[in-house]
Amino acid sequence: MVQIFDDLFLNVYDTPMNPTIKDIAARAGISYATVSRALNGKYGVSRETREKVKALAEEMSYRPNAIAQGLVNRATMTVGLIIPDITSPFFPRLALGIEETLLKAGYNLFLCNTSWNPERERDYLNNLIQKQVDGIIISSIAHHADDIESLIPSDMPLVYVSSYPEGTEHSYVLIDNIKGADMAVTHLLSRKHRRIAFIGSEQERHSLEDRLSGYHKALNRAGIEISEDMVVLDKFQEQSGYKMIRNLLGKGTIPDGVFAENDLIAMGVVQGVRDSGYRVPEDMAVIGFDDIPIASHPDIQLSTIHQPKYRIGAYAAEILLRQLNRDPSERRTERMTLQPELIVRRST
Amino acid sequence: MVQIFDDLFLNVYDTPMNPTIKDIAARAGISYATVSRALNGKYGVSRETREKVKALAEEMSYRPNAIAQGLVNRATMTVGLIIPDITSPFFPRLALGIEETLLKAGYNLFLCNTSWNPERERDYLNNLIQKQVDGIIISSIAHHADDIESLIPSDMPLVYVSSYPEGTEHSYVLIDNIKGADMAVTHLLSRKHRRIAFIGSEQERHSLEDRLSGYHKALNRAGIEISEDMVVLDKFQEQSGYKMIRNLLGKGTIPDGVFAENDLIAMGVVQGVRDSGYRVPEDMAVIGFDDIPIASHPDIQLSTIHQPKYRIGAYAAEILLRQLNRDPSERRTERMTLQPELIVRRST
DNA sequence: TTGAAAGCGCTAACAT
DNA sequence: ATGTTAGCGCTTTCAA
Repeated sequence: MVQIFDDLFLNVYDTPMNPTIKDIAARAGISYATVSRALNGKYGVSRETREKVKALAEEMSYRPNAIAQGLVNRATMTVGLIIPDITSPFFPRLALGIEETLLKAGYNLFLCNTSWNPERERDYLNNLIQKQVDGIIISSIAHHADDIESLIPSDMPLVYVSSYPEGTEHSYVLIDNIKGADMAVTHLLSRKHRRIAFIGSEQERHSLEDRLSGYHKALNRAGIEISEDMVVLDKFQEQSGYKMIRNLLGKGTIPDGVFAENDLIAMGVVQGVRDSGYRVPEDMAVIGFDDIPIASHPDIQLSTIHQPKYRIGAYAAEILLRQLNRDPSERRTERMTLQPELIVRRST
Repeated sequence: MVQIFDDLFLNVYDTPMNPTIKDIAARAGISYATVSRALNGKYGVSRETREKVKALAEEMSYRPNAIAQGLVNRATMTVGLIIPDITSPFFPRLALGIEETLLKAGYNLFLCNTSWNPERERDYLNNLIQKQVDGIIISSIAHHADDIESLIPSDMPLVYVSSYPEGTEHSYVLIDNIKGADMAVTHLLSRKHRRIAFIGSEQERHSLEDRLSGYHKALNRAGIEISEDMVVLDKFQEQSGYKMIRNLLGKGTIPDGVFAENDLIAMGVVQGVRDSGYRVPEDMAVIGFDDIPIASHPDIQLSTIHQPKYRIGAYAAEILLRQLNRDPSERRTERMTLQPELIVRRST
């Protein structure tokens, strides 16, 4: 009776919109455990059954519920990536290297953008953990390891990329910032500039500190005394180089060379210098850091320190994949420091 | 005995690394159902119990397993976003508008980058569905709606952003490409240019088609016959504008104005024109589309059609949120076409 | 106010 | 080769 009644509204073999293995099992007339085995290529299923199940799955356009799989497998095949700025010319290239490397290994990426907001960094971290990602790659803006690692379960694979917090025991991949800065400033010195300013953001990242110490190192080596008013750090992002150099020049501090923390700031500096009536590079040479794509544009031609962004990301992903494939007990910290490259263009 | 033995190694009330509601319940001496109720602010829990549970959860740094919640709630509070190019100056700004809007509403973003690869677009789509996202926003490179909508369950909220495939019934948000192109070409005409070329990629996106028809429209209105060799479409991305204009000029086709599909191509065109010995804008005016940040740089000064990228993203997210809040039956298609804005700079 | 129990979709151990 | 069952962590009836 019930059977007949049901048939009035719904074909017994009708395909639900989002079929589960139970629906397939019902149509195949077998148990749903067998369907699971057949679909996952496990042993102990006859060729005949396996093919029938696969055909049915195809026909019903079955897609496994990854959330349910994640719950039982205790693995989501998903990695979280946290970066400070998705609109910058720098981080998305890191992200691309990471994404493509993970994709090849069958992992997916949860990409999170904090817009340089430490609170959002913490929120996203919590979120990724709740979402049960298998590992995390982060270009953190936290200063101390504790700031963020206290949020992260100790068995969660974690790799820092492009910067890392003070005191961490975890893996990281980044450029040799000290050496890069040293190269930049040494290049300025080789061009006979002596009064060299450092202009940077006020993000207290390790990368900034290192670039500053590379700056000091190069000047020390040349026996040049460092004057504190030659170091300008400000909160602004992006076009801030303009304001900072204008400010500096306005105060009567006239450098003959500027090393900027990154290319975006350097481009602002170049404009500020020009708008103040000086010539680049004749009166003031300017060098940046990163080698973003626009730096090589014929009308920009910014000298800079090159970072292999895609590769940095790819390496970070490879390290994470290695952690993912190991038992928690035998995971080792892996740290890579890549060599920077001096690119001389028209601004120096 | 067993109790005592256990105590040698593990306090009975020890906190596991990733505690569950059961662990909290054990320590509180209540059932885990009550813990769930307490934590989720449901009615029917005494103030006392609720506070005890919350304190315990805090102390044990409990974080709900979102995967398990997703399974039972049939909602993941996660939205998928698919864009073709994460390294472009355009899409990340869309993504930012989307991300921040969704974040305010408590949703998370799964950001996927296809690198203009249709196969990866399909793969990611399948993936997002398996991951049980609650909705999808996509800047699709598919030409026909069927190409991708056949993959998507019909009850899945879907919003196209910045481009949409032929024949879709779904919502979208984009700039008025026809009008924008019309404005660009009309601007060129107002500068007394008559031989106006169109240079674009070969991505068969609706946005390209519309920009082409805007180009035709403006020329028709001016009574100018369109010569097919003035329309150049090529496969290359980014710096391709350079090759395309050099090719065109090499064949002896000398336009006096160029409308490029986007700013990146336009910048390549400007270089190509200059390297061929012509002046911009005197011999050849060039206008782009998008108004990417670098277009306004003092050394670039590219005329273009402005798109409010962040807002386009934000609107798309708002539409999706509205769908998410409605029953499937009462979801209506919402389509927004934003007005473009002509930005005249030095290249025209 | 609280507990017991079912079930979300799936995998895997244990039976048969 | 296949079926039965437990259980992943959680929410939500239904009882008490």
